[in-house]
Amino acid sequence: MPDLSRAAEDAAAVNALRSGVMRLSRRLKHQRVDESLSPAEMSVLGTLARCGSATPGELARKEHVQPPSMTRIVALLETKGLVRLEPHPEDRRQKVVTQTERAEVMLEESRRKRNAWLAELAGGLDEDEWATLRAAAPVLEKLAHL
Amino acid sequence: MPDLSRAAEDAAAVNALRSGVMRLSRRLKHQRVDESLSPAEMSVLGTLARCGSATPGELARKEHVQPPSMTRIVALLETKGLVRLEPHPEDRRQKVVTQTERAEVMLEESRRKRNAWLAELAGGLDEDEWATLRAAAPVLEKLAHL
DNA sequence: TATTGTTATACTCTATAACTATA
DNA sequence: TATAGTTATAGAGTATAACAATA
Repeated sequence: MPDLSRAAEDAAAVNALRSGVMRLSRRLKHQRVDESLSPAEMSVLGTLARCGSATPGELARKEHVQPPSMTRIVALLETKGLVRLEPHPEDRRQKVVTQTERAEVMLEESRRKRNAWLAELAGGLDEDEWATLRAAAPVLEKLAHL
Repeated sequence: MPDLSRAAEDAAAVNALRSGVMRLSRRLKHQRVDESLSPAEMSVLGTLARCGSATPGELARKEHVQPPSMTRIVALLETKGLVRLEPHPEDRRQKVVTQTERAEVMLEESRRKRNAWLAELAGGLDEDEWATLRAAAPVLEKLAHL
């Protein structure tokens, strides 16, 4: 638990954090490496790559979107042949969403492009700044999940 | 300039960064402390608090949005009495956007609420993680501006 | 009766294109 | 002719509410 007696410092930090996250997310939306996939779709594929497979409800909770939104996202991914929907073995209300092999190939390809884009953007950072950001990336993910 | 021979590490970091930024931005949109202000409006007020005043065009460039979007954002802020629009002293095509006193009061109030929200969320982080995030906040902002 | 997922609908935010006024 | 800002319009993404099927 952070020491919140340093309220002023924390307030400045959270200000910068919020502002930076919002602005960066806006740029990420537009400078995305794969034109055919929205950030939300990309994020779901990333989650599936980590988890293996999940139900739409689980995905909605993990991605912090409402179930109807996840229905739409999963449907789009299925149309593009990137996920497969199968009946749940124990509960016939639920479905199981699984990543296809095509998604794995696409993610690998996308990873290469992303590095190129990152290299260009990170060219404006010095080594220390980049190290700071690399250390913060997993914490940011954790924070987003809390 | 980062050493990009560590491509695999960098790829993992940017993955986590992108994913974390997108998810966190989605949560920030909904868990915002002031219900009457969108994240974009909030961000513009933050910029104005730092810069003093600016023209709509300058704000659009700084926030990485197109001019028509900034027109709308500024109009909403004016409706809420948070900014004032004045004619530019030298160029009659331009306008000058200035923060009102009401905005300053609101920002101060908002800062308190934000701390409360942050304290709750940050409760799930340990001291090191929080320190990492605090160090990364300004770098994130810089990255968003590059 | 509660829960999972879907359908129907509306809202918010942003962008592009076309326009006005000024430089 | 170029630039600052606005208006009109369209598109993407998400949410809420109502509904169907299953537990």
